[in-house]
Amino acid sequence: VIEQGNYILYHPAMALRLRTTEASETFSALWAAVSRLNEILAEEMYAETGMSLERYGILLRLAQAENGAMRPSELADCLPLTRSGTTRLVDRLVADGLVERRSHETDGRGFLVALTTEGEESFRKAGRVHLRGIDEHVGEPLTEDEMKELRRILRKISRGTDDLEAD
Amino acid sequence: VIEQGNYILYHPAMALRLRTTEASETFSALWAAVSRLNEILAEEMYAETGMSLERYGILLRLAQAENGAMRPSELADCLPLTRSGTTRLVDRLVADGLVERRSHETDGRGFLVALTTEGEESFRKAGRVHLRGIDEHVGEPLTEDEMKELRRILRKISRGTDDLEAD
DNA sequence: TAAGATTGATAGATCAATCTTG
DNA sequence: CAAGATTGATCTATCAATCTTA
Repeated sequence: VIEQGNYILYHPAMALRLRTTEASETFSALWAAVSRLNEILAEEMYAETGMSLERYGILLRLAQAENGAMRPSELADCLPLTRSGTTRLVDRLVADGLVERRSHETDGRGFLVALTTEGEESFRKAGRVHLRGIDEHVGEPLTEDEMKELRRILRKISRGTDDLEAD
Repeated sequence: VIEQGNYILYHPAMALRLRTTEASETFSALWAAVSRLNEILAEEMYAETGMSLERYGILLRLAQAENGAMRPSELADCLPLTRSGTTRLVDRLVADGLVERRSHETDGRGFLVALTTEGEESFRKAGRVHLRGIDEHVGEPLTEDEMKELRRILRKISRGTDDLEAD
């Protein structure tokens, strides 16, 4: 979790054999750009809504859910969070009035987590802030062709990290 | 901190005015690719060295330092960490034998943090793993031209988020 | 027994307050 | 007093163990 600068370098005093390569410079640039972008978007989000970008991401997931509700375990699967972490997260969201636990109709073992009206409103407001920030910091500096080209290149990387190695 | 998928979407049930845009799709792709890449590199690092990618990043910063040593506050400034967080981090690194505190020659208020021999060795080993992973997951899927083009596009984004707004 | 969810103990971060030295 | 570093209280995550229901 380095914020800026090179990730790999040649350091004479340590007689490192490690050198910067085309790939490592590319990775550094990728890392630095995304870290910085995220930092800016998080600052804007906090300044205008009092909400963290992480929390916005959670509300987004709930908003995306099929019937506006998810099982806690589903939420855990789509967030970088364990199940126990999710339990406590939901506790906090409930305490803040953004989310409610609904009993599950057919399976008594668990619940459904759903946005409250207040949660939906917070999400909508935050979404506008986030979208505006992205348009400003990604859309404005780039042309449409550059965005397309960027996505094309990123897809090649993503294919390379996909675990489609089965078979 | 969303791992995959779209960041912004149109959700009929909530009558959201938020829509995916060229920029938001690009941001999603960027976010997803970097998250996934990081996840893979962290797994490989942990499997082969038992070290977390975060810790590798910290050792890297120390290795980069001018005389192989930094003040804790300098370390805090180049890591996403507060000063108090740094104090505790250094405590742990010292306990693990990777780092040592040296008294500062001219300024008795503080110390210098430096890699131990063991720390240097761990760093070197981890660096090889990291560099190999980057070559495999970034270098291999892309051509040299694609890497150059990617860096060119990222620079445009970074310029857009740089706070060069002063004047 | 397996699956969903929660809880207790612990790790690592933050902020605000404090100690030490310049 | 200002700056470097640390500490205490608190927050939020993890893992392993546990409770409840299918």
